[in-house]
Amino acid sequence: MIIYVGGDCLGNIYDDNAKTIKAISDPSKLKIVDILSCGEKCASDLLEHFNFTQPTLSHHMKVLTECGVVDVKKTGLWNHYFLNKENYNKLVMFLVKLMKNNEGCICEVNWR
Amino acid sequence: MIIYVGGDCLGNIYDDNAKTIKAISDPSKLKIVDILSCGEKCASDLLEHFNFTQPTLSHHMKVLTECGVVDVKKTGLWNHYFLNKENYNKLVMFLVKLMKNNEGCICEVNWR
DNA sequence: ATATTCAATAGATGATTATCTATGTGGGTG
DNA sequence: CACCCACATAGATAATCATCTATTGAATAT
Repeated sequence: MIIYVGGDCLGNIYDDNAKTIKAISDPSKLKIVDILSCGEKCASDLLEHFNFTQPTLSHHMKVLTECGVVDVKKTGLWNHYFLNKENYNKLVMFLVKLMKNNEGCICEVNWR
Repeated sequence: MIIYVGGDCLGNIYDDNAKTIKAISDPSKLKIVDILSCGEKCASDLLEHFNFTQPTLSHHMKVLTECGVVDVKKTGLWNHYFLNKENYNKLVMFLVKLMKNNEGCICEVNWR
């Protein structure tokens, strides 16, 4: 649907979602999401599935948590990561709505 | 679902989809998709909605067409762009499947 | 044919990204 | 207390990306 109609007041809808989409737009982060789809994992477990180093994973997880796709529980030494399915679904719903040729503007639709 | 299980033979599933996701991972390209959701537009019409220059739009459209999200009909001087809804839906379905905690591997599921 | 119009290409630049090595921090354990 | 262990941070680098100006190419109109 046309979201941009309605002026710049809502321009950051594009920005916000672009940030999240960018966060998952490389193969490694897609794989992280894929692994987490089966349940919580700590960083060390995640790292076993990749060829990159621990700081690189740390960086990826920071990006994924900052955009809200992944959450973390810190218990003692371990970080337990898991998908934030609500936010992930919001992203998917954004993409679905974006393509739908609805009439009207985002202002008039119940949006997120 | 865990897609990576099954070995490197399918590793490019991440790569292919990451490429498409990256293609739409900036605000301008999301807005282009949004505009095209209401129907075909030629490049000049699209350009009116943005502050960047014609070569920049040309570059964006190249990226969007190369990844299959947008198609183009060239008639005379004009390029008429429109969403490739089938490919767009494939992308959305990929994201949906990625999150679902199905058992099994991509090899055993009817995939694209 | 010459000018006009729409789009693509070339080449440059600044910003962002993915990755590394090296080091720091802070919670457990012996 | 001294040492591991899991993770974060700092700083560097090479690659990619979004954007620009300038130019070229190609189809149409006069």
